[in-house]
Amino acid sequence: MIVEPSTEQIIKEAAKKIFVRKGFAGARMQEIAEEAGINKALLHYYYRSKEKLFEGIFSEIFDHMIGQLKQSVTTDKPLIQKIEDFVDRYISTIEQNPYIPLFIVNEIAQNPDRFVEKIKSKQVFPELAGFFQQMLGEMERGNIREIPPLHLFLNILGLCAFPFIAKPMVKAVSGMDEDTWEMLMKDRKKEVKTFIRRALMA
Amino acid sequence: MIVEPSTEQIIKEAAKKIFVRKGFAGARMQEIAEEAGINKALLHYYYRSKEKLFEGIFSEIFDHMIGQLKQSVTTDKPLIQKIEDFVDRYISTIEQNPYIPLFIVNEIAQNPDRFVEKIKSKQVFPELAGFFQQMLGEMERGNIREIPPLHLFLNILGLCAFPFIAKPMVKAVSGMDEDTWEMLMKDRKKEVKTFIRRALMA
DNA sequence: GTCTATAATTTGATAGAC
DNA sequence: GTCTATCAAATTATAGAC
Repeated sequence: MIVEPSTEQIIKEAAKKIFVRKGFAGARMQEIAEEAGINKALLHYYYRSKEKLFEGIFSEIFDHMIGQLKQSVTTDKPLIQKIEDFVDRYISTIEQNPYIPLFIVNEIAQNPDRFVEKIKSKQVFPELAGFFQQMLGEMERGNIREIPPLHLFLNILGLCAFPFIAKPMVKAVSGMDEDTWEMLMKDRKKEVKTFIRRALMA
Repeated sequence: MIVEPSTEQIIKEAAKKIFVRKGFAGARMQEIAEEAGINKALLHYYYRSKEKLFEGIFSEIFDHMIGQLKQSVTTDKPLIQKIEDFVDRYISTIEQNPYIPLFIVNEIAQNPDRFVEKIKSKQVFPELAGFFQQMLGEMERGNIREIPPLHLFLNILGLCAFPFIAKPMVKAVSGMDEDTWEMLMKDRKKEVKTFIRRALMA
C-alpha cells in the first residue's frame, strides 16, 4: 500500500536537500519552494519562518547521525571489533548522505551556541565515556598501544569523515573525475580499518 | 621603519576575517566595512563587487595553503621524515588560522567549477605524483607497509585537518571548554606522527 | 580617497482570493 | 490548503558632494 507523501513531508525533503547543499545562509526559500513544486507562501503556511524550517531539518539530521554513532559504541563487543563496526557503519551512513558531515560541521561552526543546549539533551557523553574506558582497559592489558582515547577517537572520526568533507577540494586539486573517486572510496572502509588496526596493534 | 597599512590592505584584512568566519553567503559587506573602520562605499571603490572582493581573498588564502603543502612534499628527505615534516608544518599553519580549512573546503564545495581552472594552474599534481612515487618505492623495498598512496595521503590530511574542521562540533558534543581543547591540541602533532608511524612501520 | 545619501535588487514574510 | 500579488526589510551597489 503506497501512501503518497503529504505536502508537509514533500517540503521537508525539499528543504533538507537545499539546506544541506547550500547551508542556512546560502539557501533560498524560493529555491526550496521550486524543489518542492509549490510556492513560497506555502512554506510559510507549514513552517512559520526560514529559521523554524531549518531548525526542524537540522534536528532531524543531527539526531539521526548521533543515533548511528551511539549504536556502534554501545554494543558489548571487544574494542577492535567495535571500532571496525563503527567505521563500517559510519562510512556507510556518510556514503548515503555525502553532504551531511560538511553541513553539520559548518552549521555548528556558524552558530555554536544554538546547539550546545540541544546536544546536551542527547546524552552522548556517557556512551563515549564507556567507550574511552574500554580503550584504557585494553591499553592497560597491553592489547593495544598507548594513545589518549580522545586522540584515537578524533583519528577514527577524521579517517572516516574527512574524505567526504574534502571531496570537492581533493577532486579539484587532483583533477580526479567522479568514477576514479568512486573507485577510491570503494576501498575506503577496508583501508581505514587496516590503517587503524596497524596503528593500534603492537 | 613602520609603514602604516594602506586602506586597500586594511580592507583586505577585514574582508579576510569576515569571509573566513561567515563564508561568502553569510558575509555582509556592511560587516566588512565596520571591521575595516570605513563605509561600504569605499569597499566598492577599491573592489568593484562582493564577488570580486571574495575572489581576491580566496585566491590569496588558497595559494598560501597550497604553497605550504608543496614545501614539505618537495624536499629531498626520506619518506617518514617528509611525512612528519608535513604534519608539523601543516598543523602549525592551521593552528595559526584555525578557520581556514573549513572555509576552503566549504567554498569549493559551494562552487567547485569556479576553482577547477584556478587550481590547474597551480601545478600541485606533479609534486604529489613525486611524493606518491616515493611512497611506492618504500613499499617495494619493504620499508613501510602496503597502502595505496592516495589513501595514505587522505589519512595524513584528515588526521591533521579534521580536528580543526570539526572543533565546534566536538566541543559542543563533549561539552569541552576552550582550555581543555587547547591542552588536547598541544599534543596533536606528536600523537598524529606516532599514529602514522605505527601504522606504516612493519 | 572618503563620505552621506539613495538607488536597485534580492529575499523573507504576509494578505487575501479561491 | 494552495495560489497570486504584494509588502517590508535587508543587502549590494552607485551617485554625487567634499
